[in-house]
Amino acid sequence: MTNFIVPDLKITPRPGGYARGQDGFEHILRSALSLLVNHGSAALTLRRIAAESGMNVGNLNYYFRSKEELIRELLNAVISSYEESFDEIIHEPGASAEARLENLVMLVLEDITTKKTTRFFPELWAMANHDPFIHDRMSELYDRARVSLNELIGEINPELPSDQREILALFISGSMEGMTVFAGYQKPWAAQMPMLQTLAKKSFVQLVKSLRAEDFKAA
Amino acid sequence: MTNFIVPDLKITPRPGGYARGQDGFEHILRSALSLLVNHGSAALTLRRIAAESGMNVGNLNYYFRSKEELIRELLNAVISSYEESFDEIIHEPGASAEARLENLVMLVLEDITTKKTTRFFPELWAMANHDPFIHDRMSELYDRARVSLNELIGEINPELPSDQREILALFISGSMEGMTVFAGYQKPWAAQMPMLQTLAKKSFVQLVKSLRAEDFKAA
DNA sequence: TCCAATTTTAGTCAATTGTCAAAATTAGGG
DNA sequence: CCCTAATTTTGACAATTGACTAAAATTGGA
Repeated sequence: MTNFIVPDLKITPRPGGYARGQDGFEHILRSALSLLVNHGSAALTLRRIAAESGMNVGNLNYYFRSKEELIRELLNAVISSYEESFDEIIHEPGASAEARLENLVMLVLEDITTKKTTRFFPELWAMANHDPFIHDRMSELYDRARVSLNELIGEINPELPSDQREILALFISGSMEGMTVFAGYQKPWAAQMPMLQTLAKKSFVQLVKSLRAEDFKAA
Repeated sequence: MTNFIVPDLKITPRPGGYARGQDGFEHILRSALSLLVNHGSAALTLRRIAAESGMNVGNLNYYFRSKEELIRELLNAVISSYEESFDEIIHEPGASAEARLENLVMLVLEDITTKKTTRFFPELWAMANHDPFIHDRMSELYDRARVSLNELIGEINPELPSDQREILALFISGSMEGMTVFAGYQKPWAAQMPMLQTLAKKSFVQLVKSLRAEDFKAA
């Protein structure tokens, strides 16, 4: 059984430098993440990041050429971690396609109850509307998630044409993301997440199994 | 057949004053909305709102005591419009519960393809995490939407215990909101929204009809 | 010990923020 | 058409904040 926890950041070690430098780099990103989560994107200024990390403003500029680069690195570290987790679940050896689909649902919905995810992703959705880099990096993440879902759906219901599999993957992915707003960290329905997970698994699996090509024609 | 369009703002007329004043009030809110939609919450400053509405900064303070009050009024005008639309659909005379549920799904998903909704709501979700007023007013909206869903579910599947109806209403509502991120205005899947609507209607109706109390026990 | 890596100090410079008081203009009932 | 209340403009305050930089000081570790 997989552990269903997505690490906050996945940072690729930078070449050269001391261990202290590696720590500093990571520490800055964690501070920025913490600010975004606890105080929103308006709080994401170099001054506040420096204060939060107990460092000096000048030092941020030693690690990152600009504020934009810092944010890019942060986004990348968060998203890379998700991509890795998804891959692990999707390719779990010896598990049936249906079991892996259920595991993916569990992972995503579990993660949504996390403070980081509940707060961070809505910020990203908003930012993506006005920042091309964030928009593209988010699209990449969701594309990969859908490709994985697609494979599983294909294994479970091979009859379904590929374009309809895509719509179904989209529907499942979007449904899960939507729970963030209602059943995320400290949201009124957070306590009901286990029930939601059960319901989601049942609903999605049934949908994938029972769907026929004709079902997509509007009534 | 209802028209499935939610007006941008519903403004309760203020007592006294000239017609010009009423227009000015509404014009300011529209400008603020437009800024938020096109440039994000960071652009929501009194000066930019004044510029956008072709007015003077001082005049904003004549209509609104403070920036905070302006934002409250804006949020209220947007949300009130939704509440009215929901009520109309839910209580459409002569339509079966199933038809009204399908109409509600159509309304919400149709609205999601709107530029206003696609851009405004993610901003609100993010802001709600750090602004108690926005949080509360949003909760109110979603609570009312769920109460309505709940009634319809009860009519369609009376066997289902009330607490499980609530979870189901939550799941349906959240699923629809999640589509904002993927199939909203100018999103890559916007063109597939008609298919998504068909799929959502089928999936939700089937779920409501077929669900039994035992289904909520975890596997 | 010594050099490269990291951190601090101490700033620049420009731009912006919400709010307000008072004067100027306009609306529209009488 | 006049007069009062409603609306709009003017012009400013006072304070804060933004990203970024150069050079000096400190530290890591081979």
